[in-house]
Amino acid sequence: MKYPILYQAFKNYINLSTEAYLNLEPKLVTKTLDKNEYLIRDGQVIRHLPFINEGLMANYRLDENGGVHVLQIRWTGWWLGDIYSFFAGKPSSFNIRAYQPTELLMINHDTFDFMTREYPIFERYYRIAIQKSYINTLNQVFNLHSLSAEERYLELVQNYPTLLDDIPHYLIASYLNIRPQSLSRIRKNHKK
Amino acid sequence: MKYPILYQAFKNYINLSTEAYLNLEPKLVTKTLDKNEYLIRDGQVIRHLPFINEGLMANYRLDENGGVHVLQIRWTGWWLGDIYSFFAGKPSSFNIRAYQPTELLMINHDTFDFMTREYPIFERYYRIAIQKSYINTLNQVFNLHSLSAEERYLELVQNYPTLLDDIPHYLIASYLNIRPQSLSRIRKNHKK
DNA sequence: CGTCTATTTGAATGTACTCAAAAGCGGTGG
DNA sequence: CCACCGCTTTTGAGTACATTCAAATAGACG
Repeated sequence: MKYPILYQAFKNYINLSTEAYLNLEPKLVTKTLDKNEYLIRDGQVIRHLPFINEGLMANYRLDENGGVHVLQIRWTGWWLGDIYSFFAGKPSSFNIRAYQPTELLMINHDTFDFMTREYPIFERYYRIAIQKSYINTLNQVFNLHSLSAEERYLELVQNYPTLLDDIPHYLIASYLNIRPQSLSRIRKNHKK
Repeated sequence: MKYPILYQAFKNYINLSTEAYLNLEPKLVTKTLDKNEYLIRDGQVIRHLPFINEGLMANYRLDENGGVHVLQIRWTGWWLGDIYSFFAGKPSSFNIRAYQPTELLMINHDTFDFMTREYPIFERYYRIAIQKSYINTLNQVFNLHSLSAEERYLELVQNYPTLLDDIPHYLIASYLNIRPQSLSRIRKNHKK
């Protein structure tokens, strides 16, 4: 077993046989990204489902003025791709980028079809994994509705205290939907 | 075939046999809701996956001050429940309410298990349906990040021109994350 | 050490808010 | 049929949170 983190990710949601996992493993495509390297840029079609075996990534979209809007930040043990682009075969609207040196394990269409055909339990795995992302995103909407900029910041540092050490603050600011200047001022208020 | 809208919803995403559908149909639980009636209130566990066969519903969450935050508005042909509560068996944090007379077709746990066991293609259907909701919700986050109150309003009326006639404006305002007063002022600017 | 980028600080501004009250609308009963 | 009541929407005035613009400081990297 070469990738225990991925195996564990499956086991967290489904009862997967070792055999099924071991039949999948040789089909995985590995990819390493340097810090700041892109996995995809908007307009490209993503051909894989990327699992972060090690590292830190984020995606962002550009608005019509070219402004950057970070929507998701993910690290070791999570998936970060664009399931719309992958499943529809359409160009992605996201830029997806590593912000720390990253190793990905990627599943392409053939492998996805193989997995779900031979072991239908994988279909359930993806249903649950996507469901989890969906619930997270709904919480993100609720936070944007119900929390002030300062409260969103505090919620983030509460849940991910080390994140501010791992990626530039202006990306955190974008993720929180505030300006870097405001983030700086908020942080000033919270250290004494 | 009693519920062609539901049948079509399945067919939109998967290649479903008529037989599979017809075996499901008698197991559906129907429920009608009057205008303004609740399907569930927060704190309750939802025991079904509710499909809107006819009508209009929305969900909302309360913040710590009791403020209402509408997160989703759905009508005929869509699902609106709480998959977290349903699958985890935990109390929901949502209030889900009909805003027009509504007829629901509901799938309970036994039926869900039956469907996915006898016809594994249903597992794929739910993966795709949840994926769709997830993508919508990501777009919602992006809109909150990148659009002004006025732009969010315009985007909504563009996509759903009749919505303002179907539910109170203060719910639309909540969904857009603006105050009813602001919605009123925005609307004033856009009629002449 | 020097350059480039990120973060911080200051001052002025603006978008959407709160508070307050009036007007509009719909249903009910006299 | 009209009058009244409760709720929703509109309007007005003042306010606040986070913004923009601008510039200084700090930090990272070659």
